[in-house]
Amino acid sequence: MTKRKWLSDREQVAWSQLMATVSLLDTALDQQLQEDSDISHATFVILTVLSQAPDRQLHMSDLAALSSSSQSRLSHAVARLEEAGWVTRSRCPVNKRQVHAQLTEAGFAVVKAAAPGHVQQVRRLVFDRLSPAQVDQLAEITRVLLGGLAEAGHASPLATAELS
Amino acid sequence: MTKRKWLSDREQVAWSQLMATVSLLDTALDQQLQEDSDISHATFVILTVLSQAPDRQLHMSDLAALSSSSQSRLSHAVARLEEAGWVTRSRCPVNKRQVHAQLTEAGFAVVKAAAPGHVQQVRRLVFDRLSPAQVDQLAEITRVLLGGLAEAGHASPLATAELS
DNA sequence: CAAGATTGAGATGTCAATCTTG
DNA sequence: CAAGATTGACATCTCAATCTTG
Repeated sequence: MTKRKWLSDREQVAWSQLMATVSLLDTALDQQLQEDSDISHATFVILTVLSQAPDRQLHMSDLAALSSSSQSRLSHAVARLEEAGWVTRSRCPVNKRQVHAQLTEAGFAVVKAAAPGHVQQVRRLVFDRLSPAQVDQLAEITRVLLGGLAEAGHASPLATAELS
Repeated sequence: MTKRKWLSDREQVAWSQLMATVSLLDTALDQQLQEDSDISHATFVILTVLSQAPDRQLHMSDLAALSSSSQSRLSHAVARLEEAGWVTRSRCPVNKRQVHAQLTEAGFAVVKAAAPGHVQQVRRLVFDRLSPAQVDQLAEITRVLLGGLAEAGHASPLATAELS
């Protein structure tokens, strides 16, 4: 036991529960996607973001930001996705420093097939359990936290809105 | 764009913000601990849980549950902590199938030194930004979700309370 | 055999160094 | 040199197989 109290009782409860929830939820989402579609949650996120972009393509750095990933991590991940034939990469003709990541038809088929099961899992584990008021509370809380994270130098496209 | 709507607008906002928040927050916590104390967040959690247990020791499976880790992951992690001299392992005399993980003095010193900076980071990024009402809302939301996760077979000691 | 825990191989993530283009 | 991205070395996690004890 620590002598001094760093967080109030309620804060401690909220914090430990949040950490546990996040950890278990992440595992649950990963398992469902792995079992039903044989892809990781990280892969699903990348493919989904790409599938929702205009022409299903994005610059690597935008894709990284939108999927909350570091550039390095994304680069490794996309290399694997390219290997699988789900994404192709090519230097941007306008600015040759940038690279376009383009979702292939095969890649799109994968997201399309995986999405329903994933959403069902999200519904079952999260939104079916929360009242409309709680959904709004959660949205507001995360909005505030994203703002704080952005201020602290941990950027988020969801906090600042636009992409280049 | 997906044709059919799987989540309502507000749900989608809450969901994408939650995913982004969790990801950025995790990175921020890891960085602070890594820079100031040269340990990962995962390591910090394990050492903290141990430091709060009676006699600063726990069976491996209890430690795994309390730190939201799989047994395998914990086993690898504790092996590294043992290497560092922060934890020792020994077969439980009562039931020789179980293993006691015991925090060493050196290990305790590490948590003690790392805790203030970590708590300050949690305060700065989370609780300083939320109203008391929001803290309660967050606690209630995560409590509900933990219950749902437990029902779905993703156990949590925080949902079911006691440890063996 | 079941429970508790560990192990090794392979997948994935991090960090620092590097490469290319503007 | 700065920006965008990649690479390689190394750390960590996952999954399945294994080991030990009851």
